[in-house]
Amino acid sequence: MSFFSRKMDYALLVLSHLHGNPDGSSAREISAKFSISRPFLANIMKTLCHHGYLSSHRGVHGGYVLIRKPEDIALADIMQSLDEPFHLTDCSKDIEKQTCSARNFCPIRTGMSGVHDRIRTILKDVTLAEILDPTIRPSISRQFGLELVSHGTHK
Amino acid sequence: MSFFSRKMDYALLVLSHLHGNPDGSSAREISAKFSISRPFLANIMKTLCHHGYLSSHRGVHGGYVLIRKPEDIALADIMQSLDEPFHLTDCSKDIEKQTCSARNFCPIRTGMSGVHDRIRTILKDVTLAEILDPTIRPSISRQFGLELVSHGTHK
DNA sequence: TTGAAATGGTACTAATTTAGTTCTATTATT
DNA sequence: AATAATAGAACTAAATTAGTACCATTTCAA
Ligand code: FES
Ligand code: FES
Repeated sequence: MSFFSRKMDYALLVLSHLHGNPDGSSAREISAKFSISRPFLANIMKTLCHHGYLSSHRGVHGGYVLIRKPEDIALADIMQSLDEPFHLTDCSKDIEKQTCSARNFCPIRTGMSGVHDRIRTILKDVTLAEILDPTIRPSISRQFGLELVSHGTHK
Repeated sequence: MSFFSRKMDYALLVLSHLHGNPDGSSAREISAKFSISRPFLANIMKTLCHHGYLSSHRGVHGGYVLIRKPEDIALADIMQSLDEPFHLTDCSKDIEKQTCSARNFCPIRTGMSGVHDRIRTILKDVTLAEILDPTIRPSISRQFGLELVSHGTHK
């Protein structure tokens, strides 16, 4: 399975398309452009609207408009709105409920938590703005609260 | 769904346990210790053996022994052996096959590829050794081929 | 005022993947 | 000979994801 669900992927296409069309667009248009099932995409757009990414307008010339700034939309946000918050393992859910049978002697608990944080940092840091224009990358220097100096091998 | 499958999670427990038991251990012991279904765990251990992580010994006092160094086992390796290689979206598989209908005008293709690389870098960089002892972290400075200087907020 | 095109909301079904089981064979020890 | 282990393959069940369907409501325009 993929890391991002199709809903997630389609949502990014929707948000990208709407960013390029400030006057808005309908589910019909977007599903046609990207060859995505219309009812499925419509459901996703309902959800995005519900979570405050889009405003909607009904009727013959209705549709959706992007109302949040791309730089304020992190991948982690979309993920949480559409599917569920990111977590590394089943156990990381269990740990909060303290039901994991291994929790008191788990040899990988701390280490995994570090990996979890590193991936989550990326998801919280990368925004729609960066997806649309990867040359921006405001994120990398914030990623660990560290200063970065290029070595030159990094083109 | 979780980022790591249960197979992946259990495999890490197995590898960790075997690292702490250089004389080896059986599926029965490990399944009992962590309260994991024995036949399921046995399948996972067969796979790990098959992929060269473990050596096996049949018979009454048989079992498995870890034969690869923890610092040579990256998360990405285990993932590939047990499930499939990491990929961000369904589309990233399609792109290789060039079947994605949006591939020629996709607004997120380049940006997503960047995110893909950043996550994959973590998975290739974090090893079992780091999972077992998170204070090691040889990885972070290699992560982007960059020099890192702490700001002080990073404890 | 009627019809078409849009969203709103909910429930349902189908497809796929993951998780787990079962069975039989083989090997090694006691 | 009995027992405890791995080897390998096939199978089943549970859960998740992907996608449909239905009906209601709103808006616009002919
Ligand atoms: S597997 Fe649950 S705490 Fe580690
Ligand atoms: S969704 Fe396939 S190339 Fe972007």
